[in-house]
Amino acid sequence: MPPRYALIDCNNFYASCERLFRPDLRDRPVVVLSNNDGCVIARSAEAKALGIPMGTPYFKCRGLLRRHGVTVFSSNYALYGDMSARVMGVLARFCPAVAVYSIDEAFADLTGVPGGADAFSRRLKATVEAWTGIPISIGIGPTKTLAKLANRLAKGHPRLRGVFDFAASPDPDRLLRHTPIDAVWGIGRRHAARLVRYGVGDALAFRDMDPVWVRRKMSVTGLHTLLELRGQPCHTLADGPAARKTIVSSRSFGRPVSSLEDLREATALHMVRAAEKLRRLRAVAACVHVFLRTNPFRPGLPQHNDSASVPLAVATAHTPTLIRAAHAGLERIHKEGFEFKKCGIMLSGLEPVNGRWLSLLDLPPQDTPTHVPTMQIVDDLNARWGRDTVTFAAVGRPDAAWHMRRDMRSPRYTTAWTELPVARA
DNA sequence: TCTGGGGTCCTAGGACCC
DNA sequence: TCTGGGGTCCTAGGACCC
Repeated sequence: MPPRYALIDCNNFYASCERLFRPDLRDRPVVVLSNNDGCVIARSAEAKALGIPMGTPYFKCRGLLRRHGVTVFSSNYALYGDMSARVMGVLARFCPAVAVYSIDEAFADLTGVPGGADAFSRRLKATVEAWTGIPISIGIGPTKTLAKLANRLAKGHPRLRGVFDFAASPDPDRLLRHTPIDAVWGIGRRHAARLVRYGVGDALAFRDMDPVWVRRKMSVTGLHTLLELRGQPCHTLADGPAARKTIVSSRSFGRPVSSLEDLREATALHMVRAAEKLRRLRAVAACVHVFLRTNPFRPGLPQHNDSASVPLAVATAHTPTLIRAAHAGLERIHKEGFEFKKCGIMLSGLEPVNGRWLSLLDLPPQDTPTHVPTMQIVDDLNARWGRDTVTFAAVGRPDAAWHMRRDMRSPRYTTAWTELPVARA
């Protein structure tokens, strides 16, 4: 039996989350902005119909949004993350095998499900929607690439009611011919433009290209896409997110920053977040990277982009040690006289905490084993009483001017006791 | 005034070694 | 005059994904 992959994803996920606790916004245009209220990253169907493009800078479409009475939200990742976990929980409960692919998508292996993939998927869709309130679409195919393509069709044709099985089509070539090349999973803007120049404008034409040419010009990843369109699986379910190799934390500033003092605070805050994630993964990091950026949209201003890497003597998840390393790197790359727009840190050389190599001779004094319980206590307090109940002085004041803007954030309805929705009698 | 953030994989080319 | 060849490791840059 050929494999039956499903790609299950949430419709307009962030916008759908925002509407969950705002029934007054049902059937209304809603958009969600990126961090710092920078650009539009999610739109309800009604907002899409108004012609608001994905990724538009907010300041460029503010007038249009206001004219059409669009409700605008800053991003609320506490809410989206929690709703995502609920949706994924339902999928895990009913599907034989699931691989979470992103905050709003998962692949599942539906090979051999009782009653067939289509009927199973319709029941699954109804259950997710009833239990979480988040609408989803499901595409099914013999490969992940075709499941993605089927998902796109399920969304585009209301007649299909949100579920489509590519293998059920009497004329699959026609479906491929009507799929533009840049809508194929794995073909990005650059390759799409190039293929169009060669006269390859849709998925069918790409499928029938010479694999040798594709391998040479688009590397093995392009070849895999081609083969998957032919129904030959190159990606298995387990292929998804393997063991993480890096952790990044970075943000644009709410306003430009120049002083080393502010940059030290911002860097420390990024490191606090990254180290929390590191410990949640039960991992330690062997190397710290720091980077600084000026504003690329202001080429008239003096530009300075740089990064520094600081290897650690011993891989660790100890926040103060990691902050010290980041600050050492920062001092190497900071220069006076620039308006910085963004900074960030990256942790690399991740390894599981249990498999960790330890040399007693090389152990720096600040990384003695007694600090592991210290970090454990900090994490436990913050889990019990809320984020940043206990934090580090190096991060500075929470009201510092450089923090990101998010003036239109909705309440954290499902994750903060103080922000629960209130029902009136 | 105002343009997101976090990841992965692949390849080419240089450094280095024998 | 003349200046190997092959393997490995690392990094930067490109391309893609959400």
